[in-house]
Order: sequence, then structure tokens, then C-alpha cells
Amino acid sequence: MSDNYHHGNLRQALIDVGIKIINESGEANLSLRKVAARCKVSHAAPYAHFKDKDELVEAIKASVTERFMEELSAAVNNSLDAERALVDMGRSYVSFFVRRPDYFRFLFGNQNLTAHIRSDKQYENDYPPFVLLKETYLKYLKEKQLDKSEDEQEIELLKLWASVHGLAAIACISGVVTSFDWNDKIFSDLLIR
Amino acid sequence: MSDNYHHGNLRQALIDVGIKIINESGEANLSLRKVAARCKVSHAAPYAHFKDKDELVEAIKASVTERFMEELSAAVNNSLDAERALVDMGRSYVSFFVRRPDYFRFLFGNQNLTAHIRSDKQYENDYPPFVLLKETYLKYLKEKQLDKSEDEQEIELLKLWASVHGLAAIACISGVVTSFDWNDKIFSDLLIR
DNA sequence: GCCATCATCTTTACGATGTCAAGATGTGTT
DNA sequence: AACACATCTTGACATCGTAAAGATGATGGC
Repeated sequence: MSDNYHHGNLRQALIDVGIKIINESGEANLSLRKVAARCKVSHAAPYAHFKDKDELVEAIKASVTERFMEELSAAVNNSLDAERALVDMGRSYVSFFVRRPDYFRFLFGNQNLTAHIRSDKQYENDYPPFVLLKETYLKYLKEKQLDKSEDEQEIELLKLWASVHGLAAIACISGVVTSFDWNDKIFSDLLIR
Repeated sequence: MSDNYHHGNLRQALIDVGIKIINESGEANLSLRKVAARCKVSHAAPYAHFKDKDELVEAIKASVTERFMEELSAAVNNSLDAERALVDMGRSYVSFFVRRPDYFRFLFGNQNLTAHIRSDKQYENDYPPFVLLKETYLKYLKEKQLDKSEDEQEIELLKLWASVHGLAAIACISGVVTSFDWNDKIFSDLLIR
């Protein structure tokens, strides 16, 4: 049954425990064997559900990205107009990773080419945070009655994403940002000009 | 003598071989033992020069950052005025990591908090690329006779850094950018408004 | 109800890795 | 020449990812 696994929920349990371990002691301490042990299962059991350690890690990344998306969506949905939505999404984006810099490094720092993002340059349709950014941006254009060419839109989107992601990166990497007080000053200026 | 180490140049040799291994097969294949073997030295020899694997890795990061700085400095010095210098530095920043995305992940992706960057929030004075960015930015302000408050300057610098670093990050992570043709369009617009 | 098939899990084993302790070896100093 | 010290070697250990072989339990056909 679901108590002792065996056709239970081991796969999900492995993912959840993986996230817990990262929360507690960072990605450096994430090992297949520890995850298995915490699930009270032999060290080779995960191989019934993931062909690799990488495959488990990618599943964990997808799960973390879901939580990330929940925050982003909430920020967008709670905003009154599209302009506020754009700013709030950016703030939420940075805020999420400032609160959990270990997640940032986990999601974007690995050597295996972040398979959870790109299916060969189709990130525009596949990577949920970017899809949400694009939607919000297009609503913003419509709201402001701005007319831009496809090229302009693409460049603007790239700049938006780069600014926000770069801010998150610098915050996580350099330890510059611990509090979040300067954001109100910087964000509308950064995202809307 | 310097031939067979022992008061030779093992320390530097370890760093150089480390970079070579990363170039050849990525950070995933960087191990103390392999580095030692390639230096024809026993697997514990590195411990005479580095207390940790981390300490070796940090030394390698510093070395890679030096090469990075050489390109940035060249870009700045070859520019006629400060405005061009600012744009060219940004272009050079992204270009460097587009050519070597593995370096980006190596420098900024690790879990150990990139000790080569921050000596406790003093990145402004310690991290060479940021120092160069700040210098170039200040020259740009002087050249254009722009008067900005300290706060404005700090925010603008952060935005500059975030934009450029974010662009590099996205390029490396998502595989969006392989060629570099869109940069001419985007850069002056991104950095100078 | 019985059995075969298949997914799931365990056991055992192997090589690679980071690290430590103890000792050997070379270098510089007095 | 003798000592102190940095450097390097050897051997050992725990941990890790992974593979192979077998046990165990569920599912579906008869």
C-alpha cells in the first residue's frame, strides 16, 4: 500500500525529501543515498523511478519551479493593472530568490544544462516563468496602447528578463541584498521606462 | 627544482591543470585526484597547498576571473570615449560567457558562496569586474557632465550590472544566444538610455 | 483460485572521490 | 653537519553513484 511503498508514492516522496535536504543543508548534501535513507528505502530503490541522479535532480528542479511559479502567478493576479503586474512580478521574482538563494544556485547553477528550461531554444513556450512574463508584458502593451514590432517586443522582453534575473543573480551571488528595502525605488524604474 | 616540484610551482600547476580539465570536460570532471595525477603527483599532494578542494576551486575561479578581467580591460581601453567604453565593456562581458558558458556556471553556479567575490558586502571594492564597471561609469558621467546623487549612482550601477550579468546568465542558461548578432541592436539601448 | 509477468525494492559489489594520519624526502638555516 | 620545516607519498576510511542479480509484491489472463 502507500504505507510501505511498493506501488506507493515513492517517486514523489523522493522529490519531497530532496527538497527538504536542500532546505536544511544545501545542494552539496543532496545524495541519492541520503534521499533513499530518509524515505526508509534501500539506496538503489530510486533507480526504479529515475535512471540517474540527474533525473531526480531535474524532477526536484521542476518541483521548485512550480513553487516559484505559484508566487509569480499570485503577484501578477493580485495586481490591479498590467503595469503594476509587470513590476510586481519582477519584485516577486527577485524576492523569491533573495529569500532562498540556495534555490537560485540549485536551479540555475548546475553544469547539466538545466534541462528543465530549454527544449532546444523553445524556452519561449516552455519555461513557465518566461511565458508568464511574456503574457504580462503583452497585456501591458495593450493596456498602454503601445504598438511595437515583433523585434522590438523580443528585445524588450529579453531586457526585462535579463534585468530581473540579473538582479536576482547578483543578490544571490554577491550577498548584496539581504533586506529588500531598495526594491521599491528600483523596480518601477528598472522595468518601466 | 622546478622540474620535479618540491619547492617548485606545484600550486600554480594545479590551478592551470584545473582550468584545462574544465575546458576539456567541464567542472563535473574536476577532481582533486585527477588534477594531482595530471601533475604527476600523489593524490594527497595538493593538501600541502590547499586545505580543501574548495580552496583549489576558489583559486581556479580567481584565475579565470583574471582572464575575464583582461578581456574587459582591453574592451574598455580600446574605446575612444567613456560612453563607447561602457557599451563595449557590456558587450565584452556577455561575449566572454557566451563563448564559454561553462565558465559562467563555474564562476557563479557553485554552492559555496563564491568567496572570490564577496568579502562581506565589500564587493564594490573587491570584485574587479565591478570596480572596472564603476570606474567606467563614473568617467561616463563626467564625460557627459551628468550630475547624480550617490544613491542614484548606486542604483544605476546596480541596474547596469544586473542587465549585463542577467543577459550573460540567460544566454548561458537557456542556450538562447549562440551567435552574437543581436548585441549591436540591444547593447547601447540596454546600457545607455 | 492459480500462475505468469512485470514493476518495485533489496542485497551485494565495484570504482571514484575527498580527506586524514603517518611517514618519507628534499630545502633552507644556523 | 644537524635541525626545522615545507613538501610529497603511502595507506586507509567513509561516502558516493551505479550496475547486476535476486527477492517481493501487485496485476491480469486463464
